[in-house]
Amino acid sequence: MGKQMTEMLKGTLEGIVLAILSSRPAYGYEITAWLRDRGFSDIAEGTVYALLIRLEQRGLVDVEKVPSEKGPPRKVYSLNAKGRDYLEEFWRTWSFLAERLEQLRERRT
Amino acid sequence: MGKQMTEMLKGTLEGIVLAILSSRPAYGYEITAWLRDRGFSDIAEGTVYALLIRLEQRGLVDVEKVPSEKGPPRKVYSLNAKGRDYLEEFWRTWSFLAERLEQLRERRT
DNA sequence: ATCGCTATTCAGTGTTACTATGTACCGGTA
DNA sequence: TACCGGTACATAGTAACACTGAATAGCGAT
Repeated sequence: MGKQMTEMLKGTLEGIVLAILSSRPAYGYEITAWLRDRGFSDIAEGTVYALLIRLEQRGLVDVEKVPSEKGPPRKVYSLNAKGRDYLEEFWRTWSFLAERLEQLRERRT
Repeated sequence: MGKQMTEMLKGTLEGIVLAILSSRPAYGYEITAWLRDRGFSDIAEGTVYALLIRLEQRGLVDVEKVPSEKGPPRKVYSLNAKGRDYLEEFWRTWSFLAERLEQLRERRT
């Protein structure tokens, strides 16, 4: 992962994970694999887990421990009402930023 | 400024400033004012100055000290060849991220 | 019994933007 | 003269976040 991407993910990775959880519950390992499939080649495992713990502590997600057929039990996270509100706010913030950047790229102002 | 925006700016503010400098040389105070005009309501002065110093140290911009009619001399920054390369890389990184996020927003995958 | 895959955790590090404050130059005004 | 507001830059300390690297643990297959 390039250093630019690493810095750019700060603040957005959180939104990405919330967006994933908004469609279905998921656990850390699964989310990491999903991200890697989509081209986020080197997202560190530890990163996603740490993020999930932060989300839990802030009360944006609910957690359930589910036994796995292969390996230790999974911690399955799901978005709750507060998390959904926060995700909407995230999209607003993202839209604002994305609009300004598109303007900058096109107009060369 | 919301906390979300603060975190999201990490990594992108640098690109924004480089993009501004790609169209014309500018100095810190001017850039801060420009950003505030565009809705980045509370960008702290210190933030932009610190960023410009980092850009200079990394050799992405050239600097020229220009006397001002009103106040202390301005440090006018302009993008050099290395900075232009870096800006292009920034746009590639940004595009990648923006595409994934748009997919997430629309498809609700 | 060892390897590989699944699955989570955590201490330590580097980078970034913010806060708060300080310095300094200038013109206008009381 | 003294002071204030606008211009212009700098910096020490803080918070937040993603990464690195390592550890722990369960399971199936060789």
